Amino acid sequence: MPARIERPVLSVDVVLFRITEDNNELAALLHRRASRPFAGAWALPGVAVRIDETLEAAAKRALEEKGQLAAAALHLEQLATFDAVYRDPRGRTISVAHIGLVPLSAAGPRGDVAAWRPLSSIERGGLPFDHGWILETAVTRLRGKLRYTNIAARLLPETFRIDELQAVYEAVLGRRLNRANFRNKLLKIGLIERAGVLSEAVGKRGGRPPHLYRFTEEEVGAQDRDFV
Amino acid sequence: MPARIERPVLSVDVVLFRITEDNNELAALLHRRASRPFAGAWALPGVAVRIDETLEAAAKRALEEKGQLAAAALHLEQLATFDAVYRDPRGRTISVAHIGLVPLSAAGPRGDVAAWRPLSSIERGGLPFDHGWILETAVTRLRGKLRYTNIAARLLPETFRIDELQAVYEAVLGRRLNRANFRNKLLKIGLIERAGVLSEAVGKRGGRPPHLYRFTEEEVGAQDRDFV
DNA sequence: GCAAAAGTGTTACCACTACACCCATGC
DNA sequence: GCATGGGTGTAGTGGTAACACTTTTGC
Repeated sequence: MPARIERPVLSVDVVLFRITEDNNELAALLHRRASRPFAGAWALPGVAVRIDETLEAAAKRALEEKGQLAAAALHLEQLATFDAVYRDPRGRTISVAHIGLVPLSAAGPRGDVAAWRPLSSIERGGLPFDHGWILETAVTRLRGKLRYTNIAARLLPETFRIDELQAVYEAVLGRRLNRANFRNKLLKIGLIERAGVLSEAVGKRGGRPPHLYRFTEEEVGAQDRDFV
Repeated sequence: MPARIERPVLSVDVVLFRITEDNNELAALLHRRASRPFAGAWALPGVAVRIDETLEAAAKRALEEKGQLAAAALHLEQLATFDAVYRDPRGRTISVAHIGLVPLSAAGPRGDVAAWRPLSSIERGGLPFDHGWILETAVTRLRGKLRYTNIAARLLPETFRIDELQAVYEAVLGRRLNRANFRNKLLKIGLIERAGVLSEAVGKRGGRPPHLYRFTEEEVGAQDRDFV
């Protein structure tokens, strides 16, 4: 056995995204820190990785323990690993940041130690550690992947109206899209397809009843070209 | 002080790429492992991260200690973090893989414990640990970034002939490109510019002497659109 | 002049944009 | 009918791909 050498601690942090129901903005899950350092501050959920768990398992544990929500089924992917030497005042900690996505329909966090916060309301500089930078990196990545993958599927229920889908794209990209071209392109390249049925008399807002659509591919990332 | 808990060890592995001079293929640096496990096998250079060094510093150390070459100035970027629980038989080790690029002109590895190996000659399944998978991921990432960044600059000297640049693109992408359209597009979008002087009587191969070109942007990643 | 390689121009095609128009429903 | 929102078609524009052509050198 070699002598034990002091090594960095490895942790995971998760940026969990959702679309706000009302104003169609992007929101992230923050939790209120219970202990030092930065006790009381709102931060990204994170935990130290155990010796026998994968990063994805650790990320889901962070969401359950710190984010107070059931994380079993949600979409998680690696973002990047943050390694600044002094990013954690407790000692050397390297963090593998993850992006998570939950559909509108999913249940929110229990209690009040965790909450959805619209991105516009989050002061990046006010987040502890390097979490402001992690959040910024996550938004940039999500925005990029929206343009060439079907990742938006993970922010919506199984079937959806096409205007909901467009709202997701507009919320993430932060700009308006042309309604006609949006639907034409996504249908032509086969990213989405009709789910067959017309939406029944639920949530009528007047006007012609919309079709329902679904994403054609099950897996995220099979695509290769620009959608928007 | 809390009780010490058994945690994963954190390491870095580096996929260092170069273009082969002769046949214009992509090559990676492998080193011959000196100790168990997999003693004698060719593997990616990697080291365990020290408590006071960044990942990039660890990656450069890996290239110097295992790859036997001076790594101070080269281009390094993070690829992804590999976390399979049994990827290392010695015990739980999570590895942050990096991609490195060196220009054609750079010095090769010293000695014979490290060598450039053309990708076509590397049997992915023959690499130890999950290095075959890491290598595959690295090639895919490099191929992707070539299409929307100026990362090719890191595989070439400061100034270069345009046919050299096209050879780099073809080597990485693994397909032939149209000569006329290649030059027209890269010049029109301003990715490269003339370096002013004609190449003097060096390496004449007959025909009209070529201009020299350079990349316009210094930083990698400032670009946003498809080049090829 | 001829060969060879660099560099330029031309044309057809396709994708994207903007916008007008049609369709189906509630009232 | 009229308002409302879903759904479709079209013309203009600009980028891409294929390829022919011109330019500049060595011999």
